[in-house]
Amino acid sequence: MVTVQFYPVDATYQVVNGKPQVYLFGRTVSGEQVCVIDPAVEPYFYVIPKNGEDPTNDLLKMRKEERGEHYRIVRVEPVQKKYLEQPVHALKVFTNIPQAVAELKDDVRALPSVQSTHEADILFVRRYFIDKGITPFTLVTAEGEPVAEQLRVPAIRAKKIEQAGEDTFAKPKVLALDIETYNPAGKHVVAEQHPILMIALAGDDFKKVLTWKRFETAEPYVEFLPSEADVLDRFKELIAEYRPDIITGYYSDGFDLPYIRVRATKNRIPLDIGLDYSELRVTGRGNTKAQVTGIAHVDVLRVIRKFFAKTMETDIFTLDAVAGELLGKGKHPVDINKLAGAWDQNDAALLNEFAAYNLQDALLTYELAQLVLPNLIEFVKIVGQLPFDINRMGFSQLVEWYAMRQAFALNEIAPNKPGYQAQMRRRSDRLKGGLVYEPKPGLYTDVAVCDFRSLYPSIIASHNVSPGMRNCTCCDAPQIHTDRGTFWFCQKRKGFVSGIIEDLITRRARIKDILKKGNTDPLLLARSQALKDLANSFYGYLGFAMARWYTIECAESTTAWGRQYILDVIERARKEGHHIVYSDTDSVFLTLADQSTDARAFVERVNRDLPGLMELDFEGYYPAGIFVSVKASEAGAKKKYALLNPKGQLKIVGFETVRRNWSPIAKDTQRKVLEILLTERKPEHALTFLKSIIDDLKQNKFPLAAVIIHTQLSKELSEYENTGPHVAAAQRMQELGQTVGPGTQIRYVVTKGKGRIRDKVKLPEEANQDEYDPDYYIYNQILPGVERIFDVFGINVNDYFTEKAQSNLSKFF
DNA sequence: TGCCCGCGGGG
DNA sequence: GTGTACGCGGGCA
Repeated sequence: MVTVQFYPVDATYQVVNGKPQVYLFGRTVSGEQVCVIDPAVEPYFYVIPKNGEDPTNDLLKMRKEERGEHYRIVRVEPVQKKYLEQPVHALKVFTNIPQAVAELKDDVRALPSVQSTHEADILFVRRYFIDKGITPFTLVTAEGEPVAEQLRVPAIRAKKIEQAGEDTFAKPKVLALDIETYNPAGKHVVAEQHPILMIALAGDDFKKVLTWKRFETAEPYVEFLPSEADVLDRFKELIAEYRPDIITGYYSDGFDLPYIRVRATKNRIPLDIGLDYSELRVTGRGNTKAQVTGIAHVDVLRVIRKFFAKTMETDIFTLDAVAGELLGKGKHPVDINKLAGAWDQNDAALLNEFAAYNLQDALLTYELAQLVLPNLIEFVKIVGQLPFDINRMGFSQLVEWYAMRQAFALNEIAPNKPGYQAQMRRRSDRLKGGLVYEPKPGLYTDVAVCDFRSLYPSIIASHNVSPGMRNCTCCDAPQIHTDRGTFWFCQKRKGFVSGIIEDLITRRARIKDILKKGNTDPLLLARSQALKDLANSFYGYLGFAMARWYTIECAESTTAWGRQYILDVIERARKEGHHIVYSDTDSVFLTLADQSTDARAFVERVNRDLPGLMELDFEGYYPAGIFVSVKASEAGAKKKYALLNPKGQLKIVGFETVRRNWSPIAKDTQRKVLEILLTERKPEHALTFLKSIIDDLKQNKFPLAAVIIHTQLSKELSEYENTGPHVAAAQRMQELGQTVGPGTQIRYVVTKGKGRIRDKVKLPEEANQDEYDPDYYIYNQILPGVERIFDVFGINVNDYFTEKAQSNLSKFF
């Protein structure tokens, strides 16, 4: 008998001799990889019988045989559970193998004595982690005998296995990968046709670029192999030698690994990199996933989009942009479009550049992984599922699997996912959202901003908003009136959903206390963020059509209370003489009655009257803010404003500044105009600036780069029904012998002349600076971006800058 | 206003 | 794999 302490990293299950067993792959505390096999697992699901009936005997008779596989129910246990927070008598129905659950559940549901079946669609490994109370990436103790298995790591057959505390696997071995492929002239990538030219790997003190064309190089990391097939073989070998816990890439679910998968098949190379010698599996269409048994494949892009996107400046998520913002460095500067040519001509100097480029991508990915893994791992620990799954779950799934684990702990049976019909019905349920106050367009100074701390979670916790607590007959709880009716929630019992959220809020508060005392552990910070994200996602989950715990009345009550609380704040502020500038859902923007009043004191007074965990925060003073009107109307635009913070930074909300198909000059001008207005507060300065831009445009003073419009082709040229400007540009590229197709980047400028815009389109390399059309850029790019902003000051830029209105202009200046 | 389509990331 | 689980924004009617 041996004892191992290890951190589970990945898991799978197998049926051996008609019995299922779970394989947990991980690393021991002493740093060895290990597989712990747990045979003590029983597949099951729940049955709720019809009132007073007992289907047990019918259930035990049930069996099915298909494709040589026997499916049967082996045992039935009566259990006292809860369903939607009400006590229920249920049966726990055990089957011989996991597949039997799926095979038999429909027949079971069809029995006349059966009301419903539950939890019959929970993947076996996920069920395992929930029922055993084992958390991936967290220390587990197992006792058992070593056994010989066809695995890349030693195996132990467990007699006993249990969670050994909260100790986290903080230093997993990470291997980042990146590939370069052969792509003739900017064409959409086609894995079936074009080989992989290079594979880069980066790990801890490890870097390598594999390639199959020999060229002169001084770089020790470049390794030459005779063919693409040999590169793939060597790639497998290096993974086996490095023994990573995590393999990672940037968009490796959607590109690198699926591409490697196709090329390996093409070259007849088995990709048996799994720790059980199973092949790399690529599943899904459109949104593909790549999975390796025993190793956690983490797509860094997914982690960043899910957990970092909201707080990031960039709204494009290319490796270059993301690494630039998070690591302060970018990709190796070389034009990727030249790779195929360099490869064909065996251009050693360029190929060296591309090897460096390839390696740099892998290194950036490795460093990004180190940076973002704490956030992924904290979610793994909180939700209790595998990193591979957590990496690919959306927030609704994270909420749901967290709830599933809590349901098990609290003896609740999980509701079923809705069928197609129910989903459609739910989708048509319209939900009234947050209150948005229409701002009066204008430039405001000294704006105080207050917002509710986690408004919806705190409402749900404070009012016990939970599916089974609604309109109880036992107490006189506060009521909320909604378009769906009047609701209240029991004050005597704690609800399932509300209890979970209260727990999340209080856990986070404890962590924030520790952080406030000067602890800067990145895992704690990540944990606090994860708890907050999870709590904030619950409200959306309650109104999400696919959710098991979908309860529109709860979602409706939550927003109704939200509107009530924010309205209370607005009215109270008004009574105290403050002016309301704007409000959206959980925040209020106000200008104070007089400068000596303190917004903090106001916030404190509000807080004295708030129930439970609800709290209004003073967010800060902003020296200036601008609110604009809706197109062609006097009304203030909602969710569209710009603020200047005390540090002099601009916070721009809702302006379409960053659309890719805007020229740089249009984006820059809009931003600069807002900046001048907010910092100098003199519209005439902004107008002077605008005039200077327009004058310079008219004289073609800006370099061509400022007026290039970027866009992308989405389909084959022949499939376009209308020739838009970008299609005209693509046609020209084709005339010049370039291959264009779906995915091709199109860059063009609009030049002078009469007629349709598409007839005036030129490629940047064929246009001169003096050729671009000032009128197009003034009237189609610059003015639309600043029109609403100048409206605020009664300035109609179109009047000022159209030719017939030149007299107006001279009047102004 | 609502529906459909296609992108995103990658070379 | 106890499957068949994206989400948003632009373009168009």
